[in-house]
Amino acid sequence: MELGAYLPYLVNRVGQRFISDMTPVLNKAGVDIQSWRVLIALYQRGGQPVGALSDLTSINFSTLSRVLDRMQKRDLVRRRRDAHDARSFTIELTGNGRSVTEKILPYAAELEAQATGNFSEAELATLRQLLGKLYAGLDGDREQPTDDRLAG
Amino acid sequence: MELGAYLPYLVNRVGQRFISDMTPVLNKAGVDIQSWRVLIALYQRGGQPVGALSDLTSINFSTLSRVLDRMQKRDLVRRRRDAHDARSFTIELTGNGRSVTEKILPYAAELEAQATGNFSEAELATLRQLLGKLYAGLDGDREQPTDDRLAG
DNA sequence: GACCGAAATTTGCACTTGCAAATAATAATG
DNA sequence: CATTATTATTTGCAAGTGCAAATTTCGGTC
Repeated sequence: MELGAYLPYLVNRVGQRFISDMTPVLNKAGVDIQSWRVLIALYQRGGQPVGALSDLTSINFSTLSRVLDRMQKRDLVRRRRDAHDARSFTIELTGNGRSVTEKILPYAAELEAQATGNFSEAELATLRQLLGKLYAGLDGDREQPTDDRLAG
Repeated sequence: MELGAYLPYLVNRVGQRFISDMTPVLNKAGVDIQSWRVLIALYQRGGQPVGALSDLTSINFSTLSRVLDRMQKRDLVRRRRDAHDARSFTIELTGNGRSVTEKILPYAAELEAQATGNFSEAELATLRQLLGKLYAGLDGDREQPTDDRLAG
């Protein structure tokens, strides 16, 4: 197996680069990377319960709970009790959260445009499609067989 | 901008899924995800100074310094002073590090195979190529190796 | 051959993270 | 209705993380 052909390696590398390129912009807006993920998700998909938001953002749900604490303190989101199930909260953007998101979005779009400047439209579409297909192939709920060969 | 078309979103999602699918295997071997990245990098590319290893693994260099502490304690790697530059260390796998890597590798390969089970060989090659191209398009000023050997 | 800036790595510190247990509300069963 | 299982979210805790400053060594200059 070659390192440069190993998908988790290729994916992690690009993901980290996205983060480090985005960080200065986010810092200026007083937002961290996790909060940014929550902001876009809510901006695009509207209010969500914490669990759904955890799936959407790929942030561990207990981590997310604390990310939401920070965001609430900075007046980016609000927790609203679900009318029909008092265990559940709907997380929604505040006006300030929406406005901060809209300030950052152009930079995010520009970064993506820059990164894909040498891509044709067809290549870009292919990349998106294949990343979607890859995600679908990685079904997280699958039961793993018990195997003790690694213990020790 | 649609969430499902936003590359950092698509990439992060897949990356997190790789991590959570790999975690049980790594736990059984007593290795965390960062150590695993270091293990594969060293296994494939041989001994490296910390800085180069940081570039290879996309792990922040001060974080990496402490990842190496853990790995050294678990007898996975060794720090060897560079003979010609006493500021620098060469990080290399121990025998145990190599053997642990070789135990994990088949599972990593199987996970990748599983995830890409519905991919044709051509699609797989395309995905790898496009991820490489994407990485190249992202701003790498800080990470670009300053190579003075050619400067004369 | 002492001085100065740059490079490789580590460390201080405050904050973030994930697991597992705890809490709180709902649903299902007898 | 109690009782028990189930779901949604939070929290205790121990460990991991990144920034910026510190440390050690190198290379060049005077």
